[in-house]
Amino acid sequence: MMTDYIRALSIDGVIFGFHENELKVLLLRWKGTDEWSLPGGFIRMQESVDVAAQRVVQERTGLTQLYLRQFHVFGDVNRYDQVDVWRRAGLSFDERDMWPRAISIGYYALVEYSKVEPTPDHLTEACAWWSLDTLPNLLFDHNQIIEVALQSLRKELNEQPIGHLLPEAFSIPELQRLHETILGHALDARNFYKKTIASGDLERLPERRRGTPHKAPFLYRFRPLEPV
Amino acid sequence: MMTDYIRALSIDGVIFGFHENELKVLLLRWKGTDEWSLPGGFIRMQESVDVAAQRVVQERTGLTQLYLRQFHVFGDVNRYDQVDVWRRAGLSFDERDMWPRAISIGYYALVEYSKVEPTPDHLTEACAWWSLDTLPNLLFDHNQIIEVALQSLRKELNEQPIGHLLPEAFSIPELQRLHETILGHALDARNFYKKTIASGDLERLPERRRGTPHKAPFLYRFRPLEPV
DNA sequence: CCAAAAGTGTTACACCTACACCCATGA
DNA sequence: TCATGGGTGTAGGTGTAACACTTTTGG
Repeated sequence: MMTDYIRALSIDGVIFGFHENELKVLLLRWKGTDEWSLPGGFIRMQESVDVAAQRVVQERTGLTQLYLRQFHVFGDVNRYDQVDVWRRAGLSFDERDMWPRAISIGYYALVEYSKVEPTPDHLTEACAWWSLDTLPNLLFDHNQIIEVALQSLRKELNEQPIGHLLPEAFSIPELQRLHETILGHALDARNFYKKTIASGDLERLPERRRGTPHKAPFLYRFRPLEPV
Repeated sequence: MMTDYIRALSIDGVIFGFHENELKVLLLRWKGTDEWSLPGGFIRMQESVDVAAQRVVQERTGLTQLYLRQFHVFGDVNRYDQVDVWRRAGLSFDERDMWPRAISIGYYALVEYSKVEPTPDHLTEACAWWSLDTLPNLLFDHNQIIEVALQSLRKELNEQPIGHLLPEAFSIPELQRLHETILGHALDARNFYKKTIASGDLERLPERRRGTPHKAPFLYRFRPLEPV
């Protein structure tokens, strides 16, 4: 029931994935249109905001155990041209009244691309990965939201190595390519080695990656958090 | 009219001031009680969230031209013991229904202590500065909100010098004492000089501060932002 | 054996830290 | 003249940035 949800306030989820050296976001195509938007949802009356964000991302990806960060609230009165968006999204005049005002809490999620099963919701008929470099003109102000999410992610990346977009076991050069993609510029391999190893967050696994036509790299994983 | 406001969602404002080498927050005492809380408010239907935060702070301080930062959304289902808070705040059972669910967007403001005219709102009968070191047990989860605000402020301080808690003209040692108070530990005066001057954010004014029983310090102000 | 990627060490520079003395002022 | 706080330079350490060669592997 719609009345079980807090209205006016919603969650928008920027779900980041990493595939073929490209940063991706998961988008939804609205029924009967060629228009795409971020996944989102409302907050249940008896549901914490963080839990609602988990639910939104979980329903689109099938994943539990999410790496989620609240990064910004978007609350401008004129966040986008509502008339234009209603038309593009294929919504009738009645449905329009559902959004007298839209305030969104932005969360970004870092997920492992290959484990995601993209799933549309009841308003949409497709769920797919899009490369950040070739995004279409999205509904609402979702292009801007993605931009702010990316800036927040870059800021976080400068503070600590982040590997949640990779499989559990990965090589240092793979982690480096991830960081380069997020930051948008090349990094020096030797310095990247020293820095990530020195961070103490990684531990080397006994096996190396086999099957590449070149020197077999060591595999690492993020050290499990110390129990407190 | 209450119906002009978005309910369930509210603003909580952590208004920081600096006086006699102590960091202060502006608090409100609820009518007929000895209970204090942060200033807060709802968001009007035709009002941006940032503007609502400005309004909240402006109404309590009389200040325009605010330095305001959105720092976190507090949205847990059980943010605090509601029954306990209703009793302490002196609210009757009927009023209780006004808050079936409370989600707060936290903003902090940095204001010039001496320019503030503390003003209570319609639920409260006193508005006063409290030192961060001697806060009482506040209503709601406001002690935790202040703690998160302080952490965010410290993080911001490590990225750039902040002087909005001081008068426009100030000496470097005054700025240093402000930073020491916020960070909670002493700083080296020589290093602080070099760092703040090197940041390029300050410009030295022609006059020095007079009237102290000691060497007259140079006065500085934050360089006005370059027009883009 | 060859192409391609993995892996490594050294130097230079920037930034932060630690530290001590002289200067200016009002009382 | 003195007590107090303002104002400054230098040296060492740490971390980041720049840079080239050897090693390993599958094909």
